Amino acid sequence: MAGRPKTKSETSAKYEQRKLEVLRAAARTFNRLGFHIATLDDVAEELGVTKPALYYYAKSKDEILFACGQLALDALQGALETSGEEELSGLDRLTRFFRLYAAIICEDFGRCLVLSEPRDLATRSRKANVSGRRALNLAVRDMIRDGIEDGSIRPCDERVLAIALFDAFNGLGRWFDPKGALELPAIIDRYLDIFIGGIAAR
Amino acid sequence: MAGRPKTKSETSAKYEQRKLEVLRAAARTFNRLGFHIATLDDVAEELGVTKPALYYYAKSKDEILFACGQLALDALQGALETSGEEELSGLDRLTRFFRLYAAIICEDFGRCLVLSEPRDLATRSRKANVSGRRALNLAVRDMIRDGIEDGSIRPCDERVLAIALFDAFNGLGRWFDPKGALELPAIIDRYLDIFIGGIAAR
DNA sequence: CTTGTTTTTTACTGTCCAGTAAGTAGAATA
DNA sequence: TATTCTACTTACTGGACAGTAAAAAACAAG
Repeated sequence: MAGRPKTKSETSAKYEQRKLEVLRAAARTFNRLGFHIATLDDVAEELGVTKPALYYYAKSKDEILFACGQLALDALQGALETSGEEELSGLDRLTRFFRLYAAIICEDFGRCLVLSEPRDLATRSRKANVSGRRALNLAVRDMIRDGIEDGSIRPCDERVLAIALFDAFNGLGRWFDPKGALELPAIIDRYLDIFIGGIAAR
Repeated sequence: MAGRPKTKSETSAKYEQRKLEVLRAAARTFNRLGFHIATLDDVAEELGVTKPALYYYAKSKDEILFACGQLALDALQGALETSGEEELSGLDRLTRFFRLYAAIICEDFGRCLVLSEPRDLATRSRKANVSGRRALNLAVRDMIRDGIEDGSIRPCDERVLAIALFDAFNGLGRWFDPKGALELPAIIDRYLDIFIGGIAAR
């Protein structure tokens, strides 16, 4: 009947695919208008359907926002594993990670993650979201600590550095425009250059 | 009658003082709950009055948000003038400015400025707000350019550096907690240290 | 082509909240 | 002590929007 409960464990691939389209339309709409200003009618319009159709794939606006953020967090978790694999210095791993981070954050779901605040979510979703964010933060702190130990990173307060990096790169998700003058890789290079080398002349 | 139009040019000092209390209560409430989630009833409660009392001092929620941001922008404009006065290197002026910037951004109105997005404002207010922000951005770019010319700052893309600095320091307004482990001046020192010296070991 | 299932529609409800109308307690002024 | 302004209050309105109910398409499968 409702199609959603679907106790038949394997929800069809088609359903999952369509759900992803729904979430992407939602993310784009939230990013364009802001989560609170965007209505589900706006989201539906972006996708070319009417509002109630969305409720076939999610049961609240909150759940949609959460799912979008979760997709981004999953991608970032993947980036974390990718950058940690090889035997690199802490600084190199940090650099690799933030390259991937920047790329993800400039995609639909990544932007949605950084543009939304945990407090926009209901209690349950919020907890999961915050713990995902915290995991990333801790992993980055670890990289920094490793880098300080292996001598690739100048001794510093790893909490503060981690936050500064995240805040600076998150900003990218706010203002980066694919149609702007600078290509994303060029911007990333400059960001990393600023952080790695510092701004003071030698 | 309405008390507000007050064609008698000089609005009483008492009125202006109370208006500031209203705006401060609004800023604190917006910062605590988020602008869209916070209702004017919440703001009124924070101040210990009822909602319509607020309309004695402002004619819309939008105007309140705008006024809060404007107070912060005025303070920041002042900081800009303060840091530009003396004959210092570009790097020193930049450093001085971001010290002041951080302090302002961690106050009620400053936090309100960075936590609110221009798109939350109505067209007219938004234009004024954006132009205020842009003026700051341009002034900082100038400092950077001066610093590069006078040899205190390593050559770099001044637009990108300005954005990275603003984004990183704006983050401060989001997470800084006066009751946290680190005092604000200590955090500012570490931020500046990271940016000035870079994170790579020598 | 008929029966069942998936997907989406039209039409509606309930609530929340910005903003308004009208009146009132208290202070200042005459 | 009447009058006028200031600074609010109580009581309300209108519209927007998340979410629901029920029916209708669209699509399969026998």
